[in-house]
Order: sequence, then C-alpha cells, then structure tokens
Amino acid sequence: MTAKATSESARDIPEATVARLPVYLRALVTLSESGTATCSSEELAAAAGVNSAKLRKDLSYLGSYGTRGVGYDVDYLRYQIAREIGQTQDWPVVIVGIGNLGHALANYSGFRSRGFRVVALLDADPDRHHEVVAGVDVRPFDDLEKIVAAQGVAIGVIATPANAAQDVADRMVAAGVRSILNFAPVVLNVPEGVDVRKVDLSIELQILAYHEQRKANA
Amino acid sequence: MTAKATSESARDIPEATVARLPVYLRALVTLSESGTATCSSEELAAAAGVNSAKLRKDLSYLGSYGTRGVGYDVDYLRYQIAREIGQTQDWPVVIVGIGNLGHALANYSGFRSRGFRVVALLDADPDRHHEVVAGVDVRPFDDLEKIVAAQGVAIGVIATPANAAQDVADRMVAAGVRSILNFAPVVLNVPEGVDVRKVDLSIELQILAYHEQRKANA
DNA sequence: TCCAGTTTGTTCTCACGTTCACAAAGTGCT
DNA sequence: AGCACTTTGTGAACGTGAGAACAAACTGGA
Repeated sequence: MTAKATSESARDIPEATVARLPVYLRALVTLSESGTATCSSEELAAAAGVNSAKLRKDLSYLGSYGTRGVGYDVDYLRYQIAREIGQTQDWPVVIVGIGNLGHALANYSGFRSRGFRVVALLDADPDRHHEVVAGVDVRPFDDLEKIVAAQGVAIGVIATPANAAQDVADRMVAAGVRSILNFAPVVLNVPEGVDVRKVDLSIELQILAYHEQRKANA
Repeated sequence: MTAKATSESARDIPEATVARLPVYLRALVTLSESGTATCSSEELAAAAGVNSAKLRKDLSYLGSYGTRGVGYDVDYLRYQIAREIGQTQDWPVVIVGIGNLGHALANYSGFRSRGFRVVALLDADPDRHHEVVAGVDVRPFDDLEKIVAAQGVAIGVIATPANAAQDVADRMVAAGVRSILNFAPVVLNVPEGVDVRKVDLSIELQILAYHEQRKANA
C-alpha cells in the first residue's frame, strides 16, 4: 500500500538467506532477553549455529546495520530483521485438519509470538465441530471461503490425511489463499503464484536413517 | 557388520539427492499400489514433483536400475531405493517430550510404515507417566540410558520445550544415540559424529510470510 | 537383419551458495 | 592527532546443484 517504488526495498534476498533469517531473529531475541545490548558477528553466528562469514554476508543483503569495530546493536538488528521478514505485521492463518498434528499446531505458542494468529480451525468431520482447541472452536470445512474472505487470510496450513490434501489445497487457492504450509505427505499441485512449503516428518527421519546406516557400514 | 570393503557401496550420494530419495520412494509406493508395473522418468518425476532430468541424475547415483527405451520397473526401483536409504531395516526410536507434538508424533502412522518403531515415550513430568499413547506407555526420562542400551536405539526425537532440549540432547548422546531429530526451537550443540536435523514449525511459516509480504508489495 | 522410435544415463554449462581473506571503517589509549 | 586494535562488509575463489542436450542402449516391426 505504501508508495515505495524506489529500489530501496527491491533488493532480492537469496532463498538460502531468507531461510536463515528467522534463526538469526530467534538468536537475537534470546540475546536481548538475557540483557545483551551489542554482539559481534562471531557471537551471533555461534548462537545461530552458523559460520560468521555466512552470517555477515546474509545480513549484508538487508543493508549495513552493524558498526565496524563494535558489532551489531541487538535490538536494532532484531527490529530490522523482523521488519524484513514481515514479523512486524499480523498474519491471520487457518488450519485445516484437526487431528493429532492439527491439535499440536493449534496449541503451538511459537506461532502467536511471531505474528501468526490462528483465526480458524476447520475439519470435515462433524464429530469434531464445536470442539474447542486452544480457545478456538473447530468449524466445518465448508466455512473456509467465508472465513478467508472475512479475515483476509493469506496463509493456510494443511494437516489433513494425504488423500484429502489436494482437495483442501484447491479450495484454499480458490478462496484466495496464496501461501500454503503442507504437512500431508503428498505433492500438491497449485497454480503459478501460490507458494507451497512442505514439512514431512517421516522424510526427516529417513534422511537420518540413511546417514546412520552409512556410519554403521563405515 | 558385513565385510563389504569394496567400492560398491562407497559411492557418496549428494545431500540434495538423499533428501529427495524418500519422495521418490513414496511416489513409487503409490504407483505400485495403483497397479503400475513400469514407469518412465517423466511419469515418476511428475508424481514426485521434480524435473525429469534431475530425477534421472539422482537415480544414476544409485546405479543403473532402468532400461533404456522402456523405463523403470516400479517394484524393483522401489526396493533399490528402500535399501539405499535403510528402509529395509528396523529402526528403534525414542521420543522425549510427550506434549501436544509428542502425542502427534507417537501417533503418526508414517513412522511405523517406513521402518521406524517407537520403542519408548519419555517425559520428565511424573504426571504423564503411565499414560498410554499409541499403545506405548510414557515413562520417566531417567529410563533413557537403560532403554537406549537395551533396545539398541540409534535415533532420538526431541519434542520438549526449548529450555529442556539441550539437556535431553546431551543425555541422548551420552547414552549412545547418534542421530537426533529436533523439534525444539533451539540450536543444539552436539559432538562430532552425531547428526542433528531440525524441524521448526514457525520458521516455515515465517518463510512463507516473507514471500507473502513481497507479493503484497509488488 | 535393419531401421525408426523411445527412454535412459551422462556430459557440459550455468547459476547458486559457501568460505576465505582483506580493505574499509570504526574505537580508545597516549 | 596518531596509532594499535577490533570488527564489519564485500570481492574473489571454490564447491555444489540444476537443467539442457545428446549419445548409448533397448524395443518392436518390416
């Protein structure tokens, strides 16, 4: 909405860097809470579990927010990263599929504290309707369009079984959702312009098992 | 244990490829269940959501399991990938931290069907002990060493709050666990030789929010 | 057997990501 | 002010990953 057409905000940040910014932000919050006012790239890198050169390069994509010979002001840098990744605004989110995982997600406090507000929990199973999870009551999946429109929801979370996920995604996209976080173990097909990120619990374990097997055979 | 010191199994597969093998495997299982005996790289790539050139290159690291002019035998390739990533063997797993997420993980059927067997659920809170989740009863965290030794557990899952995670990791490593899947939002410090993979639910949402913000400002 | 058609496995090129190494830019003591 | 010291920001080298393109290898029909 703001009339910034200058190149100031037009820098494009590499994907790998974007994925690390939330980690830096978390480390900065911890430092801030422990009363640290200033930190060097070395300290922050250690707290975030990365190489300090990588950290400095990542931060350089945002701008020059450090002071040579001194380091970074913790609160200032924290604000700059938060703004860059959109954490200074409020993101309404819907969660579809209130099984075990949906429950866990609805109750996860890390969403709320990072600007995500769960505005609705939806499930196709009528037995679950009007159950209250984390202070929000579970409603019929068919309310999706109404809720998305009314609350301006741009981000949806899919925590349904695999066979329902594509249908849910189609409905979400049609309703106006533009970003989807998918926990169902299927590859979703979505139109151009819609972002999907997938979290697959068993794939992570399988990757560990691969390396474990390698260690055992070494 | 086997005396294979030959170079046959010594190929090292790129990390990016390892991360995709479970996806291919899942697609093959689906194809197999739908009665498909043979598939081309094009078909399999579509089912897995990747480029066919990438798929062929990935598979070439495992060996030459296709037939030119024909394609891949679904069941044969499925077995080869399963073997490569260790899914033909049984992996005992312990889960520590039986809150909302721990419940969801314990109940997740995708683990069992991929060779992972949850042998113990541990929690520090005595109120949770002897609660039964997914047919396994919750036991005191102090039983960790005993269970790891008795069952030969190599993989541990951490689903505790952030402040407990490092302690749990230290105990796991001391007990003999060599791979850790960490759901707690902290960077774990572990000794050389121990693998850690991290799944962070809110980071994924934050990455989506970043892109969402970009779309809105475009 | 030969030939047209199909599909794999691999080579080559380009893009992206990581790390090193250092000039630039600050601080604070004398 | 000058100088020793610290730490950032970045250019350049290196390594890994993605995709295009094609030769090699197979099928099936004439």
